[in-house]
Amino acid sequence: MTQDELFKVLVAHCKEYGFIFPSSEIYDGLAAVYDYGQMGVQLKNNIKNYWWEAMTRLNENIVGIDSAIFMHPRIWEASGHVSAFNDPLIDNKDSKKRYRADVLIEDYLGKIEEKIEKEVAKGRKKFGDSFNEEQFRATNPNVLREKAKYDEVHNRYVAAEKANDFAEYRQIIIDCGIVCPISGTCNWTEVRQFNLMFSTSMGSTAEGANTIYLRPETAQGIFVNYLNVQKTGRMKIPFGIAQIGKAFRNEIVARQFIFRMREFEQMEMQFFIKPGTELEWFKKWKETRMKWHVNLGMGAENYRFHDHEKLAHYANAATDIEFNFPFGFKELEGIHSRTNFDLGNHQKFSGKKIEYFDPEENTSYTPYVIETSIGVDRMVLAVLSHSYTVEKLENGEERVVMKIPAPLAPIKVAVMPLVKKDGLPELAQKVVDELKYDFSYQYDEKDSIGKRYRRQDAIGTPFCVTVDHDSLNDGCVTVRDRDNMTQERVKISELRDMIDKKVSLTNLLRNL
RNA sequence: GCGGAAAUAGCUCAGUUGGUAGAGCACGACCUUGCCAAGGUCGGGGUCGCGAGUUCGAGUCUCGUUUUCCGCUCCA
Repeated sequence: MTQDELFKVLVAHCKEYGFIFPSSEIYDGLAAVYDYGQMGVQLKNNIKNYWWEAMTRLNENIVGIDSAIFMHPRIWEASGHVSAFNDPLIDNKDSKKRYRADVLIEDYLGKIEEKIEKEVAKGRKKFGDSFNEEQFRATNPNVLREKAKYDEVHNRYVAAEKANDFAEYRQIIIDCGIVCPISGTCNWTEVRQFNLMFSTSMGSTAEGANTIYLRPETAQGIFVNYLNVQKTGRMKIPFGIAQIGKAFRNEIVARQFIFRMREFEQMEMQFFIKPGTELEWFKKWKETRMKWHVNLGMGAENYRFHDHEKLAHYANAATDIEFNFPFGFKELEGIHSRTNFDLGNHQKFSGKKIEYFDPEENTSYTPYVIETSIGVDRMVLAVLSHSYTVEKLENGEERVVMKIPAPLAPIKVAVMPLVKKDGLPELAQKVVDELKYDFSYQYDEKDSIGKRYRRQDAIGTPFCVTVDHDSLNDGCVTVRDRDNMTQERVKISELRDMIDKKVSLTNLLRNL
């Protein structure tokens, strides 16, 4: 089976066994929106708990919050999302490729700059020690010609950007003879704008209504609460604020199942630090976050760092933790050194002083921030795609088993009477009563025992407990292990501890 | 959004030159059985993605539309 086919089979499996459904399916679905089913939601909650406890319980200087999705519209101006999330896009009609119009122009300007630098380098080589760079730049005809071209285009570009004049973007592209790298032609469509933020209006009358955005990231909810948390929690730098919540992005193309959705969930932690210490903390959080992932036991070789060369508008260092998805290594978590970009801008836009008074050094500063940001849905997909296993059995048959890390499994234990008579269902019910306060469970008495085992394999239940005739006399049951199908006799009274050892979140956290 | 492919039962699919919808698995009840997807009997479930058009008649032909998958862009 190719990776591509495997991915399709996985998507089908997720639907068939109640992990993930397409949204609004009976109305033909809604593009790139998915619902979590009865199994999926438990898996997702377990992932969120693992993250939440690892952040807020294991670090005494990290606390959690839950901020609203609706926020003051000015926040998105301060964060840069109003401008940065408005991409002017243009298509080449011949190659059918799509580009960002501003990037095309910037690349063109970059090339002119390169040319100028080449001329300067030539001059330096030619004149040696007597080279006067300033004078050379002011007099060399080649440099002057390129510089004039650069200035003209640059001025038009800046003006167009300021005025949001997309027709001018297109005109610049055509005037400069910028061609599509694929087709080599200048056959461009109109420039169209895509706003990546969803908006709605707040206020009951149309005249008095404000346009507000659905947050495109949870981070800003943390930044605008920085002062509240720092003061009420008596937090001392360095400290962190963690949050799990929904975010919304109106992606031009949202695809690949739950990898890229328009409504998604993030787990973000913003760690506030003293300026100048950011690279040290950046390194520390890279290691800490990687450890959190590898601790799940899905194979260290399936993760890797990918450092960004091109940095976002708010960052001075950035890396991704990538996971080996069925469609290749792709970003699962981002770790960014955001400097004081966010707090500084909120200070500017809100007019409120956002500073930290450092009692040890007797100085005030706007803290720097290291952000760790992980997509919950991507994490779910990572677990699901890694867990999906097709095994060939000795009898030649196949078994589909979800080898979900036991502490994350939606159902921890299945309890089943070997037969539906002779008092076995009643005893099985007693076993359920013994376990139900500690573990999510399923009770199943239908069909043959083998079939029931397979059903549990398909949803990744780590343990199946079978009650048979001997159980009535010796108080023992058979515990069957999901991963290797081995069986073991265990006293009913010892069942709880035995299961807990493998499925408990506590033990997982202890290994961190 | 643009280009390509697809949509029939919960799932996988069949359905002939256009003639009123089928299989296997799954699901429910009962009987038989009892440690890795057993057998039997009976049963539920589809206006063939949706909407027009051509036709005496459309799952089948034409057009539109929606959704999904594959490429282009962005990101958690």
